[in-house]
Amino acid sequence: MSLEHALLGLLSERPASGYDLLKLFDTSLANVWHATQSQVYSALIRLSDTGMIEIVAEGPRGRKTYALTADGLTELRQWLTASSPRDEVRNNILLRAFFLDVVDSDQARAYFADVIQMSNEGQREPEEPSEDYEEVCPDYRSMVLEYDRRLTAMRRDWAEWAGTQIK
Amino acid sequence: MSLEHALLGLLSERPASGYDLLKLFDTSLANVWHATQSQVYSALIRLSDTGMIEIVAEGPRGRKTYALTADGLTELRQWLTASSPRDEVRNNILLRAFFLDVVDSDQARAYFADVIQMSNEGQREPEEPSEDYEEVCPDYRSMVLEYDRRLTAMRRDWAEWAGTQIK
DNA sequence: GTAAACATGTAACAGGTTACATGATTGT
DNA sequence: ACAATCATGTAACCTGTTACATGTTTAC
Repeated sequence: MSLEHALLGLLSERPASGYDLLKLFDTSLANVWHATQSQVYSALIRLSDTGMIEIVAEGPRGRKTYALTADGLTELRQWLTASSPRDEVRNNILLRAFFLDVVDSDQARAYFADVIQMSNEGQREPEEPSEDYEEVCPDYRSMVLEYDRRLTAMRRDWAEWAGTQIK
Repeated sequence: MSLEHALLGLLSERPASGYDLLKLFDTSLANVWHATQSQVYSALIRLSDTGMIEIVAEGPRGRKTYALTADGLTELRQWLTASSPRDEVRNNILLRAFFLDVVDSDQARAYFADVIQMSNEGQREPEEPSEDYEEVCPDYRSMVLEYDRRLTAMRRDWAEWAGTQIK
């Protein structure tokens, strides 16, 4: 249940509403984990029902601010340490590349060009840590950004190499 | 519907049964796309119902050999060329790394050690192309293997670097 | 006043996982 | 005879997507 753990993780930093959390998925976690609006709101209700989080404030327009509970923090720590992560392989880009021999060389080359373009565009500006963000000594957020930079570069180089291999 | 397209792709190479296809997901596509037994068999029925594939032979133990139809090949080509692939971000490894500040430094270091170990283990032997495999000029299969090698190396280097950043 | 942003909720459907269920064939 | 492998099918459940539905507040 990674989506729920992602929510617990985000709330471990500070309390937030569903709306806030949704924005965090599109910014901080944009290259890490995806979630839809529908998913976030229903997960918050579930997490609230099981006591992992609680409503700590209500604001205008029905806004509900949630905070992590002690149980929620325990669960988050458990998830982070309990088992080794496994790489869930479902790579759309590679899947297509795998079957490129059913199209002609020009179309295959065009495909790798698309991958290169995607890699060049996809590079987001590293966000400055916000003022109210308390700097923790080992900066795991920037380690994730660094992974992203390396992945993007790797993918671009690979697609360039692959493009030249055709014919 | 990438799962169904993966099946069309595999069948474009040669006819196969559900059982055969399942093994291909665990070998050729092990680092590309994951599928369960349950999924494969029901997808084959759907694809057969919509005329993308057809039963070309029946063997012992109820074995059914499926082959791609002309419509199926058209659909496969369509999928490969129609739209740019988008990177679907759901990276379990990164998600955990992102929240490592809720555990202590030793546990965080252990996490990166796990990632390194996983990367070292995960490296599968590149399979020799089988005898009856007709060599196509640009070898897209080996391009996918190359991507994998680069990804594994990148991830190992990143985890090593990240581990040293702690404290 | 009105558009943009804020803010939530739910229903229908598609895709994926786990577990159960069954049986035939091959090799030793 | 027995185990391993071959071979398929289905039901319950969980996760994720798309679309609909509603209303408030802020800024211009």
